[in-house]
Amino acid sequence: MSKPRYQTVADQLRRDIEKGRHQVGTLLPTELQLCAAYEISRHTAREALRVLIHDRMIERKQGSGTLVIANSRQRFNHSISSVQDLLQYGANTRLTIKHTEIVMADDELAELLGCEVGSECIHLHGLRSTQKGEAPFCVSDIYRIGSKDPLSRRLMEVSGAVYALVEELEIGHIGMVEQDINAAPLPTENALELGVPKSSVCLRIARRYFDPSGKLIVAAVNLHPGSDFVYSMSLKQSKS
Amino acid sequence: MSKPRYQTVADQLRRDIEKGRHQVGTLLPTELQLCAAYEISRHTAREALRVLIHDRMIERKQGSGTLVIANSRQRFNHSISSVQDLLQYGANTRLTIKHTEIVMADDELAELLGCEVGSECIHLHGLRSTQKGEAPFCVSDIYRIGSKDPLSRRLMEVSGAVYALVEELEIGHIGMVEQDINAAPLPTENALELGVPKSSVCLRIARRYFDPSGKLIVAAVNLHPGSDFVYSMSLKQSKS
DNA sequence: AATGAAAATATGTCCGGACAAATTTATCTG
DNA sequence: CAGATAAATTTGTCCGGACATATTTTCATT
Repeated sequence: MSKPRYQTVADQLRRDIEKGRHQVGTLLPTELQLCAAYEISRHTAREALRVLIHDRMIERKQGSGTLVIANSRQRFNHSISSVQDLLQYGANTRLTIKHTEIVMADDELAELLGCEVGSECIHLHGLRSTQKGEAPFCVSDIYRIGSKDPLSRRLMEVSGAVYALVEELEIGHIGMVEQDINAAPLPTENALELGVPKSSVCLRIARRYFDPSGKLIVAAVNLHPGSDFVYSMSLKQSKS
Repeated sequence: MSKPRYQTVADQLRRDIEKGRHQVGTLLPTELQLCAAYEISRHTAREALRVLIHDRMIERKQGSGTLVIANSRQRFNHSISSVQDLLQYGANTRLTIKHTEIVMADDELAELLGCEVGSECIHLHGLRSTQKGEAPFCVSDIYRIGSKDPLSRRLMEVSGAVYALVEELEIGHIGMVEQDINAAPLPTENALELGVPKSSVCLRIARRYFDPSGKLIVAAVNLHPGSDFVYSMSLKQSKS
């Protein structure tokens, strides 16, 4: 029922890193200091640190110490997997919401959101760029069932915001991400928005974000003109 | 200098699994049995098993035991990451080589292989299906610099083979996989091969396989008709 | 001040033991 | 035989200690 002690310590350390009490690039307290601080054995301290290693928040080096290499925000981008990392457009892309509306789900949207056709949904339409002010490389549409619940209201409010939605929403409690990738013709209106030829093909990435209980939070569809953007990912196998 | 003992035990267990002495789907010896067999403490046995967990070769469950979930061959498909896993068409797709030829690298191919334009390369062209005999869902082109070295000769020989190239080549020593994903129009001849409409867009995945020293082994380009095939991946975040 | 050896520090490996928690197996009961 | 209960099994958590190995710091020497 109750959490293991090493997990409690790991959670606390994670919070400390998130809150900036341990900055990226600095060293965490040593094992023995953790033992004293939390009144645990060295083995338990090591287990706790192992959790953070697995989350790619720290790196350890014999004789040197325990280095903080990421905080939670970066973790959202990096720790699912190195592929997901890159599929999420790198850590530093910007989403500019162009308009927000309430829509009734058609067939396609109903399938994406897993709801009834005709359900009331909110729809955010935006453009994504690598940096604030730079030319957008991707059209991004975000959908959510319902318009009256608190999260939907907050989503409607960020209309026009120039920073990543993820940042605004602080959705650190995501449990699962489902992702479909396929190719599609780029709709004319989106081609005009992005300034690419009308008949371009595009890479379509549809993502569904679920909370830990399995309930869908939002769905997002991103369209990338195929010839102009390439997803590149490098994976290194663990050497035996 | 010398390997830690848990590493030695992990290596031995890995070999046992690879050689089939411990089949996938069966249980590994219990911790206490490993302690007795290798004359190690339980802690060391657990460390050894942790290595194999990290390699995704085993899964452990309290009260139940240690299940073998993959051998080395499957590891090539599964252990890079769960996304890569799915991007590699699952574990059980079949590649049928339709023809083999020696070509001179044009601009595009030279970039893909990182070689000079005009270099002599081998080119295998094939179709990929989920099972032997089933309708193909993807066009697959494999390239390699040079035609006279042993690996190229072997590659030429598998022409017409109906099993996965990876299986034939036993390339278990891959160090890195680079992967580009974009969208492209599907060439007419490929559309005819796959029996899809001529003007279909397609998902293009170009992969480069390197050996541990960083030398490129082969490059592969796969084209998927966009409307007919969807890459779907589910990722579960580690719960905090 | 620069060098090099020694000491201190920090993580890595390995052992022993004990109890907890989850699962499976055996046993008892109706 | 079916179902509940108890026992055995197996992994998980946690403690204590010891020494090894890599790195950093200190300090004496030149």
